[in-house]
Amino acid sequence: MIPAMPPYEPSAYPPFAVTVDLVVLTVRRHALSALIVRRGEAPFQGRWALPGGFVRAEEDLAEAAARELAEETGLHTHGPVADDAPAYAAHLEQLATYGDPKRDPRMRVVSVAHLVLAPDLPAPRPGGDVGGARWAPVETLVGPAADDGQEHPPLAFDHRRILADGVERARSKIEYSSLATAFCPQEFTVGELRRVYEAVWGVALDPRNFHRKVTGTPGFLLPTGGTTTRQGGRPAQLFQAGGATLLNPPMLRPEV
Amino acid sequence: MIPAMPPYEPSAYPPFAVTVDLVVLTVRRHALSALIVRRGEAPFQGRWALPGGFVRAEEDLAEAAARELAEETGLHTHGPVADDAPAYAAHLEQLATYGDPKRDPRMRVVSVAHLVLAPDLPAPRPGGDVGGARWAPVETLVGPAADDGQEHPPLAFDHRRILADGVERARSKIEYSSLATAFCPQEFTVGELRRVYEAVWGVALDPRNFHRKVTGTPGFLLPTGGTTTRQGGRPAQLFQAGGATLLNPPMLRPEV
DNA sequence: GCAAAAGTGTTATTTATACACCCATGC
DNA sequence: GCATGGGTGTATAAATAACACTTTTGC
Repeated sequence: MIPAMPPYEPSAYPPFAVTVDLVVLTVRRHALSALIVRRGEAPFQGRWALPGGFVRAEEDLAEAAARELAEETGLHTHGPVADDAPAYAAHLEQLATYGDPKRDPRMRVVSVAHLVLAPDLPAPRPGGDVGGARWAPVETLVGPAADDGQEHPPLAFDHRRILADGVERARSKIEYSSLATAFCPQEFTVGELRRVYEAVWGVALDPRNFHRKVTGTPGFLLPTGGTTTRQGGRPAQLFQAGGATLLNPPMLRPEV
Repeated sequence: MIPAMPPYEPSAYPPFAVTVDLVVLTVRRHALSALIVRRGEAPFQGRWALPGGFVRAEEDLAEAAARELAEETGLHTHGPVADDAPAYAAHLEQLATYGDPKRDPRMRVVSVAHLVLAPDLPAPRPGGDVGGARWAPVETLVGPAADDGQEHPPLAFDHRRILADGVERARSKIEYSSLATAFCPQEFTVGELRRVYEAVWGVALDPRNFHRKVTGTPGFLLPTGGTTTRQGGRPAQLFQAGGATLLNPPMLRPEV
């Protein structure tokens, strides 16, 4: 990019650093879990945080998010970004931007948070400069139990708030979209999909009505022809995500 | 803010400028309309654009958005920001962030777009350095008719895309929240609220079923006791927005 | 009286809910 | 056989959609 025009008056634009932070969610052992990494450097050295990093000079925001995701987990994405989806592909979307002047003690940093929904993975593959990575059930990080500090000390920066916003987005978005399938392997059963909803919402759903609902929504599920007994019991049909992204009518989340 | 810690390694964080852009929507003469301003300086000098400006050094993002809104329109906000609501108060929320490396020809600018929903105002009050401001029906800016350039030349930067995202957000959000009342004056009738839905969605709604629905949703509307005949016909009860923000069950947008 | 907008009643249709019940496998 | 999860049927309740009809104003 050649600046053909004179640059802006410098006093008009205080310099910011821009980062991307990632809320990476999956369902593990019936619990909605988030990926956290241990910080290797100040500030908040040694504390758990969301994965993320600085946006590079010539990089789009979604690009930066996908790069950080790949660097820190080995995950690739479909969704708004690329479509060279390999074995494990995850959904990525922008979540929100956090810019409190004091959110980073060192300098003015604006963080563009992204939400990633991923299937249950073999194991987190920490890479680069992070000192460790793990999946933690979100209740231990944002719920009331997160305050007693039993499982984890509070997340660095404003990451608890960002995580809470990401969890809320995921919980509401699976109501009216087919995004819950992003938590499933490529082929899955109706029961497995139901257990995703139950884990994300923290409720119990009627298996019979759920089955009718999802199989009756056009474009939601595509039968692959195969069956499996990996959950025990009678063999279940295997499905993959159909093309539809919006569910109409939506899945109804039971009242509290 | 005193940097007690040594600053980050400069090579790690390329400097960005951060701006806020505003999608300010209202309903005027049965049409969903957006506020646009004429740019007084390069780049895109003389072209129409969304109102906005640089975020200051010690300013939060929502704060910057509220400031720009007040500067360029005289509007104040309730919602996530302050609550010193004067005569005309508008709803403000963050929309999304746009950071394509080439979106501004001069330098790397990340824009945090905000969505503002305002009641029909007396007149736009352009202030500061803008060369003019007006309300334009959104179809003339983002619809298929926007391409023939009859009404307006294309908006500056990526503002057409930002506006389209804001319109889409408003259209879907009035389905499941009470936000449509932000388009109404403080006191309004059921018919006026229905015409807001009709304008935003571009559909016709059954006045009888609409009336039952909104008056039957607890917390949506609060009767003020007064009546008005300003729309003609039989006097209509006046309401103000009730406390509820989420509508359950939602308003149903008729299929295309 | 007449037009216009507000508001109520009624009915058919669709959708959600809560179950009873049968099916096909592993052990 | 029996436990386990998969899947179908059905009755009831609730929400939606369509529209006839009455009410209260301005002119």
